Amino acid sequence: MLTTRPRGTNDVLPEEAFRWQYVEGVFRRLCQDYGFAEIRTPIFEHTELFERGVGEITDIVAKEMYNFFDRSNRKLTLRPEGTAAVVRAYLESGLKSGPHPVKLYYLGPMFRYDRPQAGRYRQFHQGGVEVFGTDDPEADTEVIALAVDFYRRLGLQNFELHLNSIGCKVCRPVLKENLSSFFKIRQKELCPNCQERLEYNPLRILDCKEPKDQEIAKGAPDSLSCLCPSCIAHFEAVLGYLEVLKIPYLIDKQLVRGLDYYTRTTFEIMVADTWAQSSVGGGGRYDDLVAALGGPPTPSIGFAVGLERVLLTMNKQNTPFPAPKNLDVFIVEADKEASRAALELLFFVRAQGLSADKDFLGRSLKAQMKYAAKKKARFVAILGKEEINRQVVSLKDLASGEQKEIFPAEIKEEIGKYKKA
RNA sequence: GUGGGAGUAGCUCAGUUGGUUAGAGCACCAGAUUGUGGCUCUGGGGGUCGUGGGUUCAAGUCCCAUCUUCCACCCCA
Repeated sequence: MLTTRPRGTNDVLPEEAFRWQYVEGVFRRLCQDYGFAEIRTPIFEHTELFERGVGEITDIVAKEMYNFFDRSNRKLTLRPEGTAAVVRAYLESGLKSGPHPVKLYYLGPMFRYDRPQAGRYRQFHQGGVEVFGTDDPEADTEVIALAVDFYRRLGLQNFELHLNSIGCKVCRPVLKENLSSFFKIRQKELCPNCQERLEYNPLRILDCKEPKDQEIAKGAPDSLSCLCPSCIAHFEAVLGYLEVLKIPYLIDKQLVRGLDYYTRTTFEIMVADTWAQSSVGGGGRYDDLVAALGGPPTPSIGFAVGLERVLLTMNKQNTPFPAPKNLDVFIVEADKEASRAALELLFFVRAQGLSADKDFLGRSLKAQMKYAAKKKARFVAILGKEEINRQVVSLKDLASGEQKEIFPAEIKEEIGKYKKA
């Protein structure tokens, strides 16, 4: 093989592409229904944006970014996530001066240099939403409800909404301080990874999967107990609204999330019984990120869904997809004399809004019929000397096998009967 | 970055203790007398056995390296 695709990337072949279109369509429709407008940002950005936005000590920045220099020696990075770029665009454009809150959604490829495995690829796709300019708990609920609605609309089974609050810049330092003093006592018992985590982000020890560390962490001060009064009020308000909307949730004190910019509400949607990557989407509030990137203080919240993981889960759960739209009619030329008329007929029916195709290999009538059936055409319109002499076409319904002669002008009406049914 | 499984036709795989021109099913193409698909039958095309080295008279088969893939860890979508 002369070329193969780069590691961790995938070709989406026609059969699968149909499923992608469906899932993307559901996501777009959902966002529109919730009052979000699409934003499209570049696929690469200045490296610094992610270093400062996502956080230098995160794994994403430390070891997973696709960095490169362009011909003018600019340091650039293929985007590893969506939020930083959307914040950048929001600040760079007039959006920041427009009516608030600003509600945006995006859909597209992201890149992380990771070892590929089930549900994890170097080029993967996310759909996401961001709400800028409000710290109202209703905005949190809005974003969480949108996330849950997405999985519901797709018909996903057994997903759980995990919720936590990790505090704001007032109470998070308190939590971090409490956690590090708690873990320092038993520092030597922690796994090597967590001993490092203790240095830069003790929060992460909470979701370590080492059984020993989990045992130790059981008695740790949890994030909720350290929240300041306003963060408690915020969190309780979010929970209250979720109850109003009858959205079931699980409070998950272990839920920390890997990106540095999160504050207060964090949430993740998990699907049980799939594979190691049970998270199909997640998000949270990031009240300090806009300011950290040079903008005015702008409380904000967002969410992102991993489309590969959703598709994988749907396939695993045998979630029904709508039937692909097949070809309405396939034009068959019964003999060479009919070729000009067949070509005219092909474009005539297309102009009437029907999907239509014909053979381009000069094959026998029989082979054309076979090809039409394989292409899953619903009807076949046969045109030969006999039809041309009488100014008609033979229209055959491939599902029932019935065939009748009609005038070309009647094709649309004839096929329309079936389309309605 | 770490660990384990796997790479033979487009797909799923077989290939005996190394031994002639590497097979099957499905898929693809064509035919089964006059202008008609799905079923059946017949025939055909298609493989540098992932790639590169090595051992041997001889390698799909043994050894090494490398790439890719699958699964897990770290982490995340």
